[in-house]
Amino acid sequence: MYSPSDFPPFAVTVDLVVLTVRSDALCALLVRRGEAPYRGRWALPGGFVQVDESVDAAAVRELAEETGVSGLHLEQLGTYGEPRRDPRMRVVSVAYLALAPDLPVPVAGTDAAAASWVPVSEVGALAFDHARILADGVERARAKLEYTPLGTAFCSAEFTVAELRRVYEIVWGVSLDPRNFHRKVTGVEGLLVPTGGSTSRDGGRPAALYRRGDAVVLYPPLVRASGA
Amino acid sequence: MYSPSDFPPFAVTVDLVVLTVRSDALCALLVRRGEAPYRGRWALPGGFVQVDESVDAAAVRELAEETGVSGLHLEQLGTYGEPRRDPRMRVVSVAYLALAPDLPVPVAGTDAAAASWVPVSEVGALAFDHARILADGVERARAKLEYTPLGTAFCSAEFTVAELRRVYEIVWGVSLDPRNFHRKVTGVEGLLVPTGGSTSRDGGRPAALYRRGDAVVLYPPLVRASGA
DNA sequence: GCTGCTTGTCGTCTAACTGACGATAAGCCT
DNA sequence: AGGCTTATCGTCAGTTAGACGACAAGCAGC
Repeated sequence: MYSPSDFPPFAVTVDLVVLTVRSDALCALLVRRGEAPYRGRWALPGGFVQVDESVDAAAVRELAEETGVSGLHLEQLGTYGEPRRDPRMRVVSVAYLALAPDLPVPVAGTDAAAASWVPVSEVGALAFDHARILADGVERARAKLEYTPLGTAFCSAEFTVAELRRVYEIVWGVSLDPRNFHRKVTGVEGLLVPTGGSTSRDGGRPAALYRRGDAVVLYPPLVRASGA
Repeated sequence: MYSPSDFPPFAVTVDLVVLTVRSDALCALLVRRGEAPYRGRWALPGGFVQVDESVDAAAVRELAEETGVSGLHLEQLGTYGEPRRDPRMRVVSVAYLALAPDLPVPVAGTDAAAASWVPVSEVGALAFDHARILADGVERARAKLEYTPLGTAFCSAEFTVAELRRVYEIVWGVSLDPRNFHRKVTGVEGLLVPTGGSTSRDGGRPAALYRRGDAVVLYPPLVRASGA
Protein backbone atom coordinates (compact mmCIF):
# COMPACT_ATOMS: atom_id res chain seq x y z
CA MET A 1 0.00 0.00 0.00
CA TYR A 2 2.86 2.35 0.84
CA SER A 3 6.45 2.15 1.90
CA PRO A 4 8.00 3.81 4.92
CA SER A 5 10.47 5.66 2.76
CA ASP A 6 8.04 7.81 0.82
CA PHE A 7 5.97 9.41 3.55
CA PRO A 8 6.30 13.14 4.07
CA PRO A 9 7.43 13.95 7.63
CA PHE A 10 5.21 15.97 9.92
CA ALA A 11 5.58 17.37 13.39
CA VAL A 12 2.65 16.50 15.66
CA THR A 13 1.70 18.68 18.60
CA VAL A 14 -1.11 18.86 21.09
CA ASP A 15 -2.86 22.11 21.96
CA LEU A 16 -5.01 22.45 25.04
CA VAL A 17 -8.18 24.43 25.47
CA VAL A 18 -8.47 24.53 29.26
CA LEU A 19 -11.61 26.24 30.47
CA THR A 20 -12.76 27.24 33.90
CA VAL A 21 -15.43 29.41 35.44
CA ARG A 22 -14.10 32.07 37.76
CA SER A 23 -15.30 35.48 38.88
CA ASP A 24 -18.46 35.27 36.82
CA ALA A 25 -16.75 34.57 33.51
CA LEU A 26 -15.76 31.66 31.36
CA CYS A 27 -11.97 31.75 31.23
CA ALA A 28 -9.35 29.99 29.16
CA LEU A 29 -5.83 29.14 30.18
CA LEU A 30 -3.38 30.97 27.92
CA VAL A 31 0.38 31.24 27.88
CA ARG A 32 2.48 34.07 26.55
CA ARG A 33 4.95 32.89 23.95
CA GLY A 34 8.58 33.43 24.77
CA GLU A 35 9.98 32.73 21.32
CA ALA A 36 9.40 33.45 17.67
CA PRO A 37 7.16 33.12 15.83
CA TYR A 38 4.42 35.11 17.52
CA ARG A 39 6.80 36.03 20.31
CA GLY A 40 4.93 37.81 23.10
CA ARG A 41 1.57 36.75 21.71
CA TRP A 42 -0.93 34.75 23.79
CA ALA A 43 -1.32 31.13 22.73
CA LEU A 44 -2.89 27.92 23.88
CA PRO A 45 -0.65 25.75 26.02
CA GLY A 46 0.69 22.69 24.25
CA GLY A 47 3.74 21.00 22.90
CA PHE A 48 5.20 18.21 20.87
CA VAL A 49 4.06 14.65 21.03
CA GLN A 50 7.04 12.51 21.97
CA VAL A 51 8.12 9.48 20.02
CA ASP A 52 7.07 6.84 22.50
CA GLU A 53 3.95 8.47 23.78
CA SER A 54 0.39 8.31 22.50
CA VAL A 55 -1.22 11.55 21.42
CA ASP A 56 -3.71 11.30 24.27
CA ALA A 57 -0.89 10.75 26.75
CA ALA A 58 0.88 13.81 25.42
CA ALA A 59 -2.21 15.87 26.15
CA VAL A 60 -2.38 14.56 29.71
CA ARG A 61 1.31 15.27 30.20
CA GLU A 62 1.13 18.79 28.83
CA LEU A 63 -1.92 19.53 30.93
CA ALA A 64 -0.10 18.44 34.07
CA GLU A 65 2.94 20.50 33.11
CA GLU A 66 0.93 23.64 32.44
CA THR A 67 -1.63 23.52 35.22
CA GLY A 68 0.00 21.31 37.78
CA VAL A 69 -3.18 19.28 38.05
CA SER A 70 -4.25 15.93 36.75
CA GLY A 71 -7.43 13.94 36.72
CA LEU A 72 -9.37 16.59 34.82
CA HIS A 73 -11.84 15.67 32.17
CA LEU A 74 -9.93 15.70 28.88
CA GLU A 75 -11.32 15.00 25.44
CA GLN A 76 -10.23 15.37 21.87
CA LEU A 77 -11.56 18.46 20.21
CA GLY A 78 -10.23 18.14 16.69
CA THR A 79 -7.14 18.12 14.56
CA TYR A 80 -5.86 21.16 12.75
CA GLY A 81 -3.63 20.54 9.80
CA GLU A 82 -3.48 23.41 7.36
CA PRO A 83 -0.17 23.36 5.51
CA ARG A 84 1.09 26.74 6.69
CA ARG A 85 -0.47 27.12 10.11
CA ASP A 86 3.05 27.13 11.54
CA PRO A 87 5.41 29.24 9.43
CA ARG A 88 8.46 27.13 10.20
CA MET A 89 7.40 23.65 9.25
CA ARG A 90 4.53 21.34 8.62
CA VAL A 91 2.77 20.87 11.95
CA VAL A 92 -0.40 18.94 12.59
CA SER A 93 -1.93 19.75 15.92
CA VAL A 94 -4.42 17.67 17.87
CA ALA A 95 -6.49 19.92 20.11
CA TYR A 96 -7.94 18.77 23.43
CA LEU A 97 -10.60 20.26 25.63
CA ALA A 98 -10.24 20.23 29.41
CA LEU A 99 -12.70 21.59 31.93
CA ALA A 100 -11.38 22.58 35.31
CA PRO A 101 -12.82 23.88 38.56
CA ASP A 102 -11.57 27.24 39.74
CA LEU A 103 -7.93 26.35 40.16
CA PRO A 104 -5.57 28.39 42.35
CA VAL A 105 -3.36 30.19 39.85
CA PRO A 106 -1.67 28.62 36.87
CA VAL A 107 1.97 27.84 37.32
CA ALA A 108 4.15 29.38 34.66
CA GLY A 109 4.94 26.35 32.56
CA THR A 110 8.39 25.01 31.91
CA ASP A 111 8.74 26.67 28.54
CA ALA A 112 6.15 29.45 28.65
CA ALA A 113 6.91 32.96 29.74
CA ALA A 114 3.67 33.38 31.65
CA ALA A 115 0.39 31.63 32.07
CA SER A 116 -2.92 33.13 33.07
CA TRP A 117 -6.68 32.75 32.98
CA VAL A 118 -8.23 35.07 30.44
CA PRO A 119 -12.00 35.55 30.08
CA VAL A 120 -12.90 34.23 26.67
CA SER A 121 -14.81 37.42 25.91
CA GLU A 122 -11.59 39.41 26.29
CA VAL A 123 -9.27 37.17 24.32
CA GLY A 124 -7.64 39.12 21.51
CA ALA A 125 -5.53 37.79 18.68
CA LEU A 126 -3.78 34.53 19.42
CA ALA A 127 -0.77 32.85 17.86
CA PHE A 128 -1.16 30.45 14.95
CA ASP A 129 -4.79 29.35 14.42
CA HIS A 130 -5.38 29.19 18.14
CA ALA A 131 -8.29 31.63 18.09
CA ARG A 132 -10.22 29.23 15.92
CA ILE A 133 -9.31 26.27 18.13
CA LEU A 134 -10.37 28.16 21.24
CA ALA A 135 -13.67 29.10 19.63
CA ASP A 136 -14.28 25.48 18.68
CA GLY A 137 -13.51 24.43 22.24
CA VAL A 138 -15.88 26.94 23.77
CA GLU A 139 -18.64 25.89 21.44
CA ARG A 140 -18.01 22.24 22.23
CA ALA A 141 -18.19 22.95 25.95
CA ARG A 142 -21.45 24.84 25.54
CA ALA A 143 -22.98 22.00 23.58
CA LYS A 144 -21.77 19.31 25.94
CA LEU A 145 -23.37 20.94 28.95
CA GLU A 146 -26.73 20.11 27.44
CA TYR A 147 -26.51 16.38 27.41
CA THR A 148 -23.57 15.38 29.58
CA PRO A 149 -22.76 15.98 33.25
CA LEU A 150 -19.73 18.04 32.23
CA GLY A 151 -20.98 21.13 34.01
CA THR A 152 -19.96 19.44 37.24
CA ALA A 153 -16.37 19.40 35.98
CA PHE A 154 -16.33 23.16 36.55
CA CYS A 155 -17.32 22.69 40.18
CA SER A 156 -15.22 21.53 43.07
CA ALA A 157 -15.69 18.07 44.54
CA GLU A 158 -18.69 19.14 46.60
CA PHE A 159 -21.02 21.75 45.22
CA THR A 160 -24.54 23.10 45.51
CA VAL A 161 -27.24 23.16 42.90
CA ALA A 162 -26.89 26.93 42.72
CA GLU A 163 -23.18 26.68 41.97
CA LEU A 164 -23.91 24.29 39.16
CA ARG A 165 -26.61 26.60 37.90
CA ARG A 166 -24.20 29.51 37.83
CA VAL A 167 -21.86 27.42 35.70
CA TYR A 168 -24.63 26.93 33.18
CA GLU A 169 -25.61 30.58 33.29
CA ILE A 170 -22.07 31.78 32.73
CA VAL A 171 -21.12 29.28 30.05
CA TRP A 172 -24.35 29.75 28.14
CA GLY A 173 -24.72 33.43 28.88
CA VAL A 174 -28.35 33.09 29.91
CA SER A 175 -30.23 33.24 33.18
CA LEU A 176 -32.06 30.20 34.41
CA ASP A 177 -34.95 29.87 36.77
CA PRO A 178 -33.53 28.53 40.07
CA ARG A 179 -36.63 26.50 40.85
CA ASN A 180 -36.97 24.80 37.51
CA PHE A 181 -33.24 24.20 37.31
CA HIS A 182 -33.31 22.61 40.73
CA ARG A 183 -36.20 20.36 39.76
CA LYS A 184 -34.60 19.26 36.50
CA VAL A 185 -31.12 18.69 37.78
CA THR A 186 -32.19 16.73 40.82
CA GLY A 187 -34.50 14.70 38.61
CA VAL A 188 -31.77 13.48 36.27
CA GLU A 189 -30.81 10.01 37.36
CA GLY A 190 -27.17 9.58 38.35
CA LEU A 191 -26.18 13.22 38.00
CA LEU A 192 -26.01 14.28 41.63
CA VAL A 193 -25.25 12.32 44.76
CA PRO A 194 -26.24 14.10 47.99
CA THR A 195 -23.42 14.11 50.50
CA GLY A 196 -25.71 14.90 53.42
CA GLY A 197 -23.81 18.06 54.21
CA SER A 198 -24.87 21.61 53.55
CA THR A 199 -23.22 24.98 53.23
CA SER A 200 -24.22 28.60 53.41
CA ARG A 201 -21.14 29.91 51.61
CA ASP A 202 -23.38 31.59 49.06
CA GLY A 203 -25.39 33.39 51.75
CA GLY A 204 -29.06 32.84 52.47
CA ARG A 205 -30.48 29.53 53.44
CA PRO A 206 -27.89 26.74 53.53
CA ALA A 207 -27.89 24.61 50.41
CA ALA A 208 -27.45 20.86 50.24
CA LEU A 209 -24.09 19.65 48.98
CA TYR A 210 -23.72 17.14 46.17
CA ARG A 211 -21.01 15.13 44.48
CA ARG A 212 -20.99 14.17 40.80
CA GLY A 213 -22.83 10.95 40.12
CA ASP A 214 -21.78 8.36 37.63
CA ALA A 215 -24.10 9.35 34.81
CA VAL A 216 -22.30 9.89 31.53
CA VAL A 217 -25.27 11.18 29.61
CA LEU A 218 -28.05 13.43 30.82
CA TYR A 219 -31.54 12.15 30.34
CA PRO A 220 -33.54 14.21 30.00
CA PRO A 221 -31.03 16.78 28.72
CA LEU A 222 -30.88 20.37 29.91
CA VAL A 223 -31.84 22.38 26.89
CA ARG A 224 -30.15 25.63 26.12
CA ALA A 225 -32.21 28.65 25.10
CA SER A 226 -35.00 27.98 27.53
CA GLY A 227 -35.94 29.22 30.94
CA ALA A 228 -35.03 25.72 32.19
CA MET B 1 9.42 27.52 22.60
CA TYR B 2 10.95 24.82 20.41
CA SER B 3 13.22 24.54 17.44
CA PRO B 4 12.47 22.76 14.17
CA SER B 5 15.45 20.49 14.60
CA ASP B 6 14.30 18.65 17.68
CA PHE B 7 10.82 17.48 16.72
CA PRO B 8 10.26 13.77 16.28
CA PRO B 9 9.00 12.95 12.77
CA PHE B 10 5.59 11.37 12.27
CA ALA B 11 3.66 10.10 9.30
CA VAL B 12 0.15 11.51 9.09
CA THR B 13 -2.63 9.65 7.35
CA VAL B 14 -6.37 10.00 6.95
CA ASP B 15 -8.75 7.08 7.39
CA LEU B 16 -12.32 7.21 6.15
CA VAL B 17 -15.40 5.73 7.72
CA VAL B 18 -17.83 5.88 4.79
CA LEU B 19 -21.30 4.70 5.70
CA THR B 20 -24.36 4.08 3.59
CA VAL B 21 -27.71 2.39 3.96
CA ARG B 22 -28.37 -0.32 1.40
CA SER B 23 -30.48 -3.43 1.28
CA ASP B 24 -31.79 -2.92 4.80
CA ALA B 25 -28.40 -2.66 6.47
CA LEU B 26 -25.94 -0.03 7.55
CA CYS B 27 -22.83 -0.66 5.47
CA ALA B 28 -19.28 0.60 5.60
CA LEU B 29 -16.91 1.00 2.70
CA LEU B 30 -13.91 -1.29 3.21
CA VAL B 31 -10.90 -2.10 1.06
CA ARG B 32 -8.86 -5.25 1.06
CA ARG B 33 -5.21 -4.56 1.71
CA GLY B 34 -2.83 -5.59 -1.06
CA GLU B 35 0.39 -5.29 0.94
CA ALA B 36 1.91 -6.10 4.27
CA PRO B 37 1.23 -5.55 7.06
CA TYR B 38 -2.24 -7.02 7.33
CA ARG B 39 -2.08 -8.13 3.71
CA GLY B 40 -5.44 -9.48 2.60
CA ARG B 41 -7.19 -8.03 5.62
CA TRP B 42 -10.08 -5.59 5.30
CA ALA B 43 -9.28 -2.01 6.24
CA LEU B 44 -10.74 1.45 6.09
CA PRO B 45 -9.86 3.38 2.96
CA GLY B 46 -7.32 6.11 3.49
CA GLY B 47 -3.84 7.27 2.75
CA PHE B 48 -1.07 9.71 3.44
CA VAL B 49 -1.58 13.40 3.82
CA GLN B 50 0.57 15.12 1.22
CA VAL B 51 3.00 17.87 2.04
CA ASP B 52 1.11 20.77 0.52
CA GLU B 53 -2.35 19.64 1.38
CA SER B 54 -4.44 20.25 4.48
CA VAL B 55 -5.58 17.23 6.44
CA ASP B 56 -9.19 18.00 5.55
CA ALA B 57 -8.28 18.25 1.88
CA ALA B 58 -6.55 14.89 2.05
CA ALA B 59 -9.76 13.36 3.34
CA VAL B 60 -11.75 14.88 0.50
CA ARG B 61 -9.20 13.65 -2.03
CA GLU B 62 -9.08 10.13 -0.64
CA LEU B 63 -12.85 9.96 -0.54
CA ALA B 64 -13.05 10.94 -4.19
CA GLU B 65 -10.37 8.42 -5.12
CA GLU B 66 -12.08 5.57 -3.27
CA THR B 67 -15.72 6.23 -4.04
CA GLY B 68 -15.56 8.32 -7.17
CA VAL B 69 -17.95 10.80 -5.65
CA SER B 70 -17.56 14.19 -4.06
CA GLY B 71 -19.81 16.60 -2.25
CA LEU B 72 -20.64 14.17 0.51
CA HIS B 73 -20.95 15.24 4.07
CA LEU B 74 -17.52 14.77 5.63
CA GLU B 75 -16.53 15.50 9.19
CA GLN B 76 -13.64 14.79 11.46
CA LEU B 77 -14.18 11.84 13.72
CA GLY B 78 -11.03 11.81 15.80
CA THR B 79 -7.32 11.27 15.73
CA TYR B 80 -5.69 7.99 16.61
CA GLY B 81 -2.11 8.17 17.70
CA GLU B 82 -1.00 5.18 19.73
CA PRO B 83 2.75 4.66 19.32
CA ARG B 84 2.62 1.19 17.78
CA ARG B 85 -0.68 1.20 15.92
CA ASP B 86 1.30 0.74 12.71
CA PRO B 87 4.11 -1.80 13.15
CA ARG B 88 6.42 -0.12 10.65
CA MET B 89 6.63 3.42 11.91
CA ARG B 90 5.00 6.09 13.98
CA VAL B 91 1.75 7.00 12.25
CA VAL B 92 -0.88 9.38 13.47
CA SER B 93 -4.16 8.97 11.68
CA VAL B 94 -6.98 11.47 11.44
CA ALA B 95 -10.28 9.67 10.91
CA TYR B 96 -13.19 11.17 9.01
CA LEU B 97 -16.81 10.19 8.82
CA ALA B 98 -18.70 10.38 5.54
CA LEU B 99 -22.35 9.54 4.98
CA ALA B 100 -23.41 8.56 1.50
CA PRO B 101 -26.63 7.68 -0.27
CA ASP B 102 -26.80 4.23 -1.82
CA LEU B 103 -23.98 4.61 -4.33
CA PRO B 104 -23.61 2.36 -7.36
CA VAL B 105 -20.67 0.13 -6.57
CA PRO B 106 -17.37 1.27 -5.18
CA VAL B 107 -14.57 1.55 -7.69
CA ALA B 108 -11.54 -0.43 -6.72
CA GLY B 109 -9.20 2.33 -5.60
CA THR B 110 -5.87 3.11 -7.11
CA ASP B 111 -3.90 1.25 -4.50
CA ALA B 112 -6.45 -1.13 -2.98
CA ALA B 113 -7.00 -4.66 -4.16
CA ALA B 114 -10.77 -4.50 -3.82
CA ALA B 115 -13.38 -2.26 -2.34
CA SER B 116 -16.83 -3.19 -1.20
CA TRP B 117 -19.74 -2.29 1.04
CA VAL B 118 -19.87 -4.49 4.09
CA PRO B 119 -22.76 -4.49 6.57
CA VAL B 120 -21.32 -3.22 9.83
CA SER B 121 -22.87 -6.14 11.66
CA GLU B 122 -20.79 -8.54 9.57
CA VAL B 123 -17.46 -6.77 9.77
CA GLY B 124 -14.82 -9.06 11.20
CA ALA B 125 -11.30 -8.21 12.24
CA LEU B 126 -9.84 -5.19 10.50
CA ALA B 127 -6.28 -4.05 9.95
CA PHE B 128 -4.55 -1.77 12.48
CA ASP B 129 -6.99 -0.20 14.94
CA HIS B 130 -9.60 0.25 12.26
CA ALA B 131 -12.25 -1.77 14.08
CA ARG B 132 -12.22 0.77 16.86
CA ILE B 133 -12.32 3.68 14.41
CA LEU B 134 -15.24 2.12 12.58
CA ALA B 135 -17.10 1.57 15.84
CA ASP B 136 -16.51 5.18 16.82
CA GLY B 137 -17.81 6.31 13.43
CA VAL B 138 -20.95 4.23 13.65
CA GLU B 139 -21.66 5.51 17.12
CA ARG B 140 -21.09 9.08 15.98
CA ALA B 141 -23.50 8.60 13.09
CA ARG B 142 -26.14 7.15 15.38
CA ALA B 143 -25.83 10.04 17.77
CA LYS B 144 -25.86 12.67 15.07
CA LEU B 145 -29.12 11.44 13.61
CA GLU B 146 -30.80 12.62 16.77
CA TYR B 147 -30.10 16.28 16.55
CA THR B 148 -28.85 17.00 13.06
CA PRO B 149 -30.40 16.53 9.62
CA LEU B 150 -27.67 14.03 8.74
CA GLY B 151 -30.15 11.25 8.12
CA THR B 152 -30.94 12.96 4.85
CA ALA B 153 -27.33 12.45 3.76
CA PHE B 154 -28.16 8.76 3.40
CA CYS B 155 -31.01 9.58 1.02
CA SER B 156 -30.84 10.62 -2.60
CA ALA B 157 -31.57 14.20 -3.60
CA GLU B 158 -35.32 13.67 -3.52
CA PHE B 159 -36.76 11.31 -0.95
CA THR B 160 -39.94 10.46 0.87
CA VAL B 161 -40.62 10.60 4.57
CA ALA B 162 -40.77 6.80 4.63
CA GLU B 163 -37.31 6.52 3.06
CA LEU B 164 -35.93 8.81 5.71
CA ARG B 165 -37.70 6.81 8.37
CA ARG B 166 -36.14 3.60 7.11
CA VAL B 167 -32.73 5.22 7.42
CA TYR B 168 -33.43 5.93 11.07
CA GLU B 169 -34.79 2.46 11.66
CA ILE B 170 -31.79 0.77 10.10
CA VAL B 171 -29.13 2.96 11.65
CA TRP B 172 -30.68 2.83 15.09
CA GLY B 173 -31.92 -0.72 14.81
CA VAL B 174 -35.37 0.13 16.08
CA SER B 175 -38.78 0.42 14.51
CA LEU B 176 -40.55 3.73 14.48
CA ASP B 177 -44.20 4.58 14.22
CA PRO B 178 -44.79 5.91 10.68
CA ARG B 179 -47.46 8.37 11.78
CA ASN B 180 -45.56 9.90 14.65
CA PHE B 181 -42.35 10.01 12.64
CA HIS B 182 -44.18 11.78 9.85
CA ARG B 183 -45.60 14.31 12.27
CA LYS B 184 -42.28 15.03 13.95
CA VAL B 185 -40.15 15.19 10.87
CA THR B 186 -42.48 17.47 8.95
CA GLY B 187 -42.76 19.64 12.04
CA VAL B 188 -39.05 20.35 12.32
CA GLU B 189 -38.40 23.72 10.78
CA GLY B 190 -35.96 23.73 7.88
CA LEU B 191 -35.50 19.98 7.68
CA LEU B 192 -37.64 19.13 4.66
CA VAL B 193 -38.56 21.18 1.61
CA PRO B 194 -41.47 19.75 -0.37
CA THR B 195 -40.66 19.53 -4.07
CA GLY B 196 -44.30 19.23 -5.08
CA GLY B 197 -43.65 15.90 -6.73
CA SER B 198 -44.64 12.50 -5.50
CA THR B 199 -43.62 8.93 -6.10
CA SER B 200 -45.02 5.49 -5.57
CA ARG B 201 -41.68 3.69 -5.86
CA ASP B 202 -42.24 2.17 -2.45
CA GLY B 203 -45.66 0.79 -3.42
CA GLY B 204 -48.94 1.86 -1.90
CA ARG B 205 -50.23 5.37 -1.96
CA PRO B 206 -47.81 7.82 -3.60
CA ALA B 207 -45.72 9.74 -1.12
CA ALA B 208 -44.72 13.38 -1.33
CA LEU B 209 -41.10 14.04 -2.29
CA TYR B 210 -38.84 16.29 -0.28
CA ARG B 211 -35.39 17.82 -0.55
CA ARG B 212 -33.11 18.52 2.40
CA GLY B 213 -33.76 21.91 3.94
CA ASP B 214 -31.08 24.23 5.28
CA ALA B 215 -31.45 23.35 8.94
CA VAL B 216 -28.17 22.39 10.58
CA VAL B 217 -29.64 21.39 13.89
CA LEU B 218 -32.90 19.61 14.59
CA TYR B 219 -35.25 21.30 16.97
CA PRO B 220 -36.96 19.48 18.47
CA PRO B 221 -34.55 16.54 18.15
CA LEU B 222 -35.62 13.03 17.18
CA VAL B 223 -34.90 11.01 20.25
CA ARG B 224 -33.58 7.51 19.98
CA ALA B 225 -35.07 4.75 22.11
CA SER B 226 -38.62 5.94 21.73
CA GLY B 227 -41.52 5.03 19.55
CA ALA B 228 -41.06 8.48 17.93
C1' DG C 1 -35.08 38.17 69.73
C1' DC C 2 -37.47 40.35 66.15
C1' DT C 3 -37.39 42.32 61.29
C1' DG C 4 -36.04 42.08 56.97
C1' DC C 5 -32.86 40.28 53.46
C1' DT C 6 -30.88 36.50 51.12
C1' DT C 7 -30.96 32.20 48.98
C1' DG C 8 -32.81 27.25 48.81
C1' DT C 9 -36.53 23.96 48.07
C1' DC C 10 -41.15 22.36 47.14
C1' DG C 11 -45.73 22.82 44.78
C1' DT C 12 -49.08 24.23 41.42
C1' DC C 13 -50.89 25.46 37.03
C1' DT C 14 -51.18 25.65 32.00
C1' DA C 15 -49.50 24.93 27.46
C1' DA C 16 -46.98 21.98 24.67
C1' DC C 17 -45.39 17.71 23.41
C1' DT C 18 -45.06 12.55 23.16
C1' DG C 19 -46.41 8.13 22.06
C1' DA C 20 -50.36 4.90 21.00
C1' DC C 21 -53.41 4.16 17.66
C1' DG C 22 -57.97 4.84 14.78
C1' DA C 23 -59.47 6.51 10.36
C1' DT C 24 -59.18 7.77 5.77
C1' DA C 25 -56.67 8.58 1.22
C1' DA C 26 -54.75 6.99 -2.91
C1' DG C 27 -52.15 4.27 -5.49
C1' DC C 28 -51.40 -1.00 -7.51
C1' DC C 29 -52.68 -6.02 -8.45
C1' DT C 30 -55.77 -9.57 -9.70
C1' DA D 1 -64.54 -3.86 -8.03
C1' DG D 2 -62.25 -5.66 -4.04
C1' DG D 3 -58.28 -6.26 -1.49
C1' DC D 4 -53.56 -5.05 -0.72
C1' DT D 5 -50.14 -1.63 0.13
C1' DT D 6 -48.34 2.64 2.02
C1' DA D 7 -49.27 7.77 3.13
C1' DT D 8 -51.23 11.20 5.84
C1' DC D 9 -54.28 13.30 9.16
C1' DG D 10 -56.62 13.28 13.74
C1' DT D 11 -57.55 12.16 18.46
C1' DC D 12 -56.61 11.13 23.16
C1' DA D 13 -54.27 10.45 27.53
C1' DG D 14 -49.98 10.76 30.03
C1' DT D 15 -45.85 13.51 30.58
C1' DT D 16 -43.03 17.43 30.60
C1' DA D 17 -41.55 22.36 30.50
C1' DG D 18 -41.70 26.86 31.90
C1' DA D 19 -43.87 30.57 34.81
C1' DC D 20 -44.32 31.60 39.25
C1' DG D 21 -46.37 31.38 44.25
C1' DA D 22 -45.21 29.90 48.83
C1' DC D 23 -42.48 28.69 52.45
C1' DA D 24 -37.88 27.34 54.79
C1' DA D 25 -33.72 28.57 56.96
C1' DG D 26 -29.72 30.96 57.44
C1' DC D 27 -27.55 36.00 58.48
C1' DA D 28 -27.22 41.23 59.65
C1' DG D 29 -28.71 45.03 62.15
C1' DC D 30 -30.99 46.81 65.59
